[in-house]
Amino acid sequence: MTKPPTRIQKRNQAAIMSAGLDIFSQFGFRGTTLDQIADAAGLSKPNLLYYFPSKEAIHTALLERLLENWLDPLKALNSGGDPVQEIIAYAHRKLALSKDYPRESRLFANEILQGAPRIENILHTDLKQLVDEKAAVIKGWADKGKIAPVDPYHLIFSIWALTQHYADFDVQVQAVMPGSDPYAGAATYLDHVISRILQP
Amino acid sequence: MTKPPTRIQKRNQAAIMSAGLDIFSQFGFRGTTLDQIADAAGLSKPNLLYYFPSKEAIHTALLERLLENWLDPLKALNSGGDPVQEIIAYAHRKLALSKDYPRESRLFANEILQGAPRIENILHTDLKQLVDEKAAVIKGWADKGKIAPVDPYHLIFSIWALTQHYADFDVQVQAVMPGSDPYAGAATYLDHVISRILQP
Amino acid sequence: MTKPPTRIQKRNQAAIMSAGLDIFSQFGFRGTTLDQIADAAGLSKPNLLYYFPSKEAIHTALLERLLENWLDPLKALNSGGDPVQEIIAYAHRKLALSKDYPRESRLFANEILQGAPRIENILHTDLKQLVDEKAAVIKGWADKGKIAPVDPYHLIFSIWALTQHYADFDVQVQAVMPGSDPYAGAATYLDHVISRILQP
Amino acid sequence: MTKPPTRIQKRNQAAIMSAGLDIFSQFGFRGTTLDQIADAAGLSKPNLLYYFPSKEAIHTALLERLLENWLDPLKALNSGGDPVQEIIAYAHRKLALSKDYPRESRLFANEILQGAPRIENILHTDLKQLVDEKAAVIKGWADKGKIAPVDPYHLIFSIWALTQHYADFDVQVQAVMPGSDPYAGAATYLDHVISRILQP
DNA sequence: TATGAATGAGTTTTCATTCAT
DNA sequence: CATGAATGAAAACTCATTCAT
Repeated sequence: MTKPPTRIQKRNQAAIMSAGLDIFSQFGFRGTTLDQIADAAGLSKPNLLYYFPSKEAIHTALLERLLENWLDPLKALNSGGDPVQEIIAYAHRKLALSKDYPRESRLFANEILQGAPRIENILHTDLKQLVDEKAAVIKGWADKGKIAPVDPYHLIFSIWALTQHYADFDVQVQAVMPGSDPYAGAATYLDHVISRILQP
Repeated sequence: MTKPPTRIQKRNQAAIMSAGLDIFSQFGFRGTTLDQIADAAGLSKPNLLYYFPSKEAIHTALLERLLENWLDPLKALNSGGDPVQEIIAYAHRKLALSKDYPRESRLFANEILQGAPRIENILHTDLKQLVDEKAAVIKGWADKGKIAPVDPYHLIFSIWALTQHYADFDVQVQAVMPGSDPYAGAATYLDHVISRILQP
Repeated sequence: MTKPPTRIQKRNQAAIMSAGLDIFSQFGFRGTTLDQIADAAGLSKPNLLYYFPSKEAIHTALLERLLENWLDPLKALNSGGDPVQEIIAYAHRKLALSKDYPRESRLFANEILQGAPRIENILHTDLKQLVDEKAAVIKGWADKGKIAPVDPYHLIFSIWALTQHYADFDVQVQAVMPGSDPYAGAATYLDHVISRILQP
Repeated sequence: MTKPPTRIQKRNQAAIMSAGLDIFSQFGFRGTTLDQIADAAGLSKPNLLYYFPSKEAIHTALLERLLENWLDPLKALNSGGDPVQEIIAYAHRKLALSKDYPRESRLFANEILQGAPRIENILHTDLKQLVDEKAAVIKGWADKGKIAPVDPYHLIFSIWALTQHYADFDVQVQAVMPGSDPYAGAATYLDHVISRILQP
């Protein structure tokens, strides 16, 4: 009985998601007002609530969409591939995520900063399980001497930190390196860093 | 005629600062209410406003106190010291800041995520100037072949990212590595990373 | 040029009336929403307003339909009949109204509780006139010694109270006598009560 | 640690309770607005919410206070007393309640009409238990031939109906008997009715 | 007829701040 | 110093009604 969304529905839902992403990623859940989102989406507040039943619903939808792809770069780490190449490729996929979806990264950062009330259980289940699995792969590589004997958890943390920093702390990066696209330099630097870390 | 603060004044101001730090660092400026701070400080709301004229004032005081020491680790980078040792020592000072002052780190992260409305000019002046200066030092070391020829700006960013991550994304780190103190492992890993990055 | 209502029109108008009766009788005018009525009637809100121009219109239509028959039991009180039999028969007609049209009874009760804003004038005209007339009849019977010398107004009130109670306070009756049909016992009891009251 | 209420607190809480009783008893829960209550209490809306945390809380407080005394008249029915006198006295206590607390009676009526969502469980526990107990007493009297063999449950319902009617349907009573105090006549009539009903 | 889309006017509640004591 | 009392402005959400198709 659920009808397919019409064109207008699609357009407005997309506008709300984009506007919500803009505002939520900047001000966090409680710091965001429906007025801001409605303004940014070009809709009246009641009309906005015609498409999403509540502020919470918009935020939840955004977090869910975010989480659909958030772990993909790590999932794609292939235990059968060349260790160094695999990890470098992973770091680049993660950096691309920061470059192409910086608002999503900041939304995630906001959620974590606030204690992750809405995704706590995902962190403890899906995320932990995936990291454990991939950490085991990396540890296997290290045990075989294919990469340097680093702690695989901290290696993964470092890739998260190094790549997400460019999205989350964008304002600071821009202040220090005004007018430049930092992602080109970041990619080169990342290559250097990861390969050096891993060199057996 | 301004009288020196009494013991009670000092105690209450400190309580407010600590409570404000707790809440602001978690929920951001707009997501924080005076009620929360007053509760956490064990004061009534009007009494709280007796010590600070407004919500903004508490936040400002916290940011100012934060900025007093925030750049110290980088300032201490000594152009006359051993390049690798200096940079590693800097990274360790920064990591210690994350460990000892995680709330301050999150307050800073919140401010940056929100577009740094209150410290934008500091980023463009003090911070940029300091980074430019230290980047020049590092570049000098690289030009002389004392360290690997890395982009000094991205090197500094990476040290920020690697160290602040443990404070800012603490919830996520705890979810992935439950029950452990991640800072010990982080220090070891950091040694490895920085020394590898810099090896000429 | 006004066309006669089609089958669909009739069906939908009836559905709206029934749904409106359900909700209005439970929540009162202001406590009822068009959404509730539209849901219960299986129509969309705009379609509902195609049949009735406003919420008020539905409520008015219901009250009007209610009032068409509300006074019939009393009107049928025949001054030429046997006094006791006439009054007992009246009470039974009233009890049947409660049993067969409990929602209408509750709609009326709601209206009265709210100060009867919409039917105040009917109370003061039609109702008062009818009650005065029938009270005179009853008084005549009492004066002639055909029934006990009771105040005819309070007698009429008591018949209203005794019979409407089973519809209006249904929830309470069901709570006290769970699982039973109270109307059978009520009828027997009513016979006893009215005949005892009236015995000369 | 709970402090005793100050004079202002007492005054304002009482004003809110009285104003809430006025409005809730007339319009029901959903039909009542805080604006109405605040106006009637002579307070601003936020100040009203300073004393009661929500609209629901005011309503709950009123219902609770109501229920404190609502069952007292029936509780006082003494199995050791003279049957007819006891039941007549009970009816008079109940009528006095209607006379002295008509708004409370209408609040209760509203709650029942709406399906008793907030006191349903009290109806099924406290009320049912009390009625069962007193019905047993009355049945004992009937079995011994001290009163007529009436159904004790319907007897109790009839006393409720006969007495509450004057409070709940006050507008209608006033319309039919304008300018009079109906309670005097009601008391006389009630004497007549109950004694006749019970005559063995 | 029917419905998806839209909204102005409310309604409940929150919150930073002020006032009086 | 401290707090109970009070409030204007705003925020989240509701709802009867209108519009366009």
